[in-house]
Amino acid sequence: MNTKAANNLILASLPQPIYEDWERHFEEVELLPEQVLYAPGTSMAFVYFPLTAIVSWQYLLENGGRTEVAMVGREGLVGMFLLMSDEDAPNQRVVQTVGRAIRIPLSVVLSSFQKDTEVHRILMSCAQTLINQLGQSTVCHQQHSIEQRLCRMLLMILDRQDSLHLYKTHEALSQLLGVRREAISLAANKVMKDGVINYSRGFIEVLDRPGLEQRVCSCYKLMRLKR
Amino acid sequence: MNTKAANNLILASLPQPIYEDWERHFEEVELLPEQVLYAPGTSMAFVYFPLTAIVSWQYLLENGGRTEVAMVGREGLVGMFLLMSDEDAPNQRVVQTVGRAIRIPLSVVLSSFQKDTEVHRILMSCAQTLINQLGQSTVCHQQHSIEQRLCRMLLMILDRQDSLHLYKTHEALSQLLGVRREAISLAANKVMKDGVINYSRGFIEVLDRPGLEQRVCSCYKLMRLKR
DNA sequence: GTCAATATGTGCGCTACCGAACATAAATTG
DNA sequence: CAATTTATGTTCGGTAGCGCACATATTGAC
Repeated sequence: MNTKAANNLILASLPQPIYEDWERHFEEVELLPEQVLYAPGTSMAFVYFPLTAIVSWQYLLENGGRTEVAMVGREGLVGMFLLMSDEDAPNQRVVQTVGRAIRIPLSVVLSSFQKDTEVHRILMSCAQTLINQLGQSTVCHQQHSIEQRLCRMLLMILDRQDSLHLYKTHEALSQLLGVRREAISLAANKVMKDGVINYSRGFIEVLDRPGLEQRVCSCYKLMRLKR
Repeated sequence: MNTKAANNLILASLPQPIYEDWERHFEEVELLPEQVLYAPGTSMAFVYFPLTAIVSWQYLLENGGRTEVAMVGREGLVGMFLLMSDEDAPNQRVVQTVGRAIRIPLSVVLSSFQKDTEVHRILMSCAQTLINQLGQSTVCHQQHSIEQRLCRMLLMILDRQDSLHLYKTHEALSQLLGVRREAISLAANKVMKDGVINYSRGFIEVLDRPGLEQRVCSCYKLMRLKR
């Protein structure tokens, strides 16, 4: 199969000829934490296909905080909105978890997207997934407790990596959920006391994944990747 | 210009030949309140272009309530997700404000969407607008008061109709915002006492639109239709 | 080893919103 | 016109999360 990039589900599912066409433009890059791939008012020349990195789609809040409304890892691509229209979006794409990604010039992807039915189908399905994530985010933010949302966040990250270890401070998590750092400390402590996770100074270890799944709200499975 | 359907901005901006092609399939329908155009697990054979109706994209909550995450009126179309993929979505499209719409068989629109560059561009831009609305919804639900969100809802409805009169009970509004009916009564009463709106038993009259715009959160202008 | 920076724990008062119960008033039905 | 339904007002106790202040603990720099 499409070996080199098989870790990215989109690249892995491309028709062979398209893959070969794109492959000539592959550039594997390391995405650094907090690196901004796209911000309002800027242009973006590449589409990113995460291999191990996770990129977050986030909005800036009036109080200076941020909130993640969707997350993209190896199951998708970053830059979907570039393919859809050339309009500016009032939100940004920030690297949430360090890792590698393959980037391809926008023009290459755009061209296939417009010409090839199968590529179009694949990418549209990916956009659909994103849209579902966005909608469910709204519901989740309004309805569920910080503890539930924290568990959802952890599970969604686990689904996009191979390890059970996360490198995230409470501060970082609070920015993703759009809440106070103290609120995360409280929730995380509760979950740790039950032996589900363990953490210390930015290093989180998931000890009991089923325990997490028991605590999470139903949004998790509704936002889940189908595989 | 494309006269008959000029009230729908998408139809009005179609290239002439496409418009003429679609026109043969036009069917003007009256959309009734609470009518469900799409629900999970069902299929949908038409794409709807609202003329005066407003359709809401809503999620069902665990407690039996609902929440609107996006709204589509004469600026857009209902059924975008059908064009994007054939996957099921865990949410529904419900008529929020009675009115007319033009419906066209899915196959007709889909065919143009796939073959015509300009149609593709127009519809993708429309999807982009929808995505922005969804993302901003998340922020708004989490950050802003019920009063602010109520004002936003009223303004967004006004933007999609010609009159300053709304037919909505507090109960109906509470379902759109995903909050309690009492909370709406409280917020609405406050806004009415300041002379910005007037209401009685399901009939709301906007007396002072600038007053509304003053009370609304910044999400309003970020979700605003560009014209 | 000392000092500073960073990460986490804890307490406190405050507010927005919830859920429920109930009151009132207008419209609709008979 | 009486009875019922529907829409809105009001109160009350409870709770989740906020903003702030400050304590503590671990790490890294020099």
